[in-house]
Amino acid sequence: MMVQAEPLGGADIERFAEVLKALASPARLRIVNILAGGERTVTELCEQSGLKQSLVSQQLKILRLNHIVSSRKEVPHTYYSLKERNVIRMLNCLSRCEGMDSVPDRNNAKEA
Amino acid sequence: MMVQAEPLGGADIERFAEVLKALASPARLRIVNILAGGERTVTELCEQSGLKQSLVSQQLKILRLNHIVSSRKEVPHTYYSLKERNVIRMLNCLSRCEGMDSVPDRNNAKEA
DNA sequence: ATTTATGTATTATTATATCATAATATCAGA
DNA sequence: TCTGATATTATGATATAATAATACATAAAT
Repeated sequence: MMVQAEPLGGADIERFAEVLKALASPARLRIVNILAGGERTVTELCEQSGLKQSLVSQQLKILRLNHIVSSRKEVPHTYYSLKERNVIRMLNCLSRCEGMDSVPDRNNAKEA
Repeated sequence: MMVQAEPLGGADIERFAEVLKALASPARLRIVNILAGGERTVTELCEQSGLKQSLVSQQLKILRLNHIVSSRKEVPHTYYSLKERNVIRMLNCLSRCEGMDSVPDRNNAKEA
């Protein structure tokens, strides 16, 4: 894959930051990770993530507003699924980065 | 590229979220975007980004702690550069996603 | 040798946003 | 009406963002 000079050159950086922010939470990443395995109901997401129902719904809303997931209502359930496979690819890409292993030390600014 | 089922299956989700969060800010994205064009001094980053020096330094620290950029001191400047090209690839990947165009409407939860 | 200027980093501060929990609302079906 | 599934709202604790002010280090000028 070609690495561009300024990947966000013309893009709307604010929008970009919003999408990244929508993914940048352990709770939402957990949900996305589960949804990568296929469609799930809210209840299933709660069970498999260990997160509370209320929190899951809130996070799903954020993911929905950012077009990361889509929902389909089939009473009595709402099924959620990933809307954008590129998100998965992006996460795969990031997971291949170095430095993904060590946690930043908030008290040590000296490292390169 | 193969799309995995659970891309973050074994990964440290907390760490993942931290890296994403480190990127998920307009200021830091701007900086990363400029650095994608090559090494820059703090002053250059200030000029090219339009951000204040103090803010740039703060954001660079965050990027540094998350191993996204590295620095090299050559008096009287500190040169910063991207440490991890995969980050660029990741952003390219995300930029190809649909839904990157429309801004989420915080008052409308109804959309799919 | 002291001062001055330059480049960068740090700290303090305030406004705003986010996180997680709890409580409550909605809504369709039994 | 009662229940199950999901969504919304309220709330308090914590985190983040941006600005301003200041500190620090080195080099040049005096």
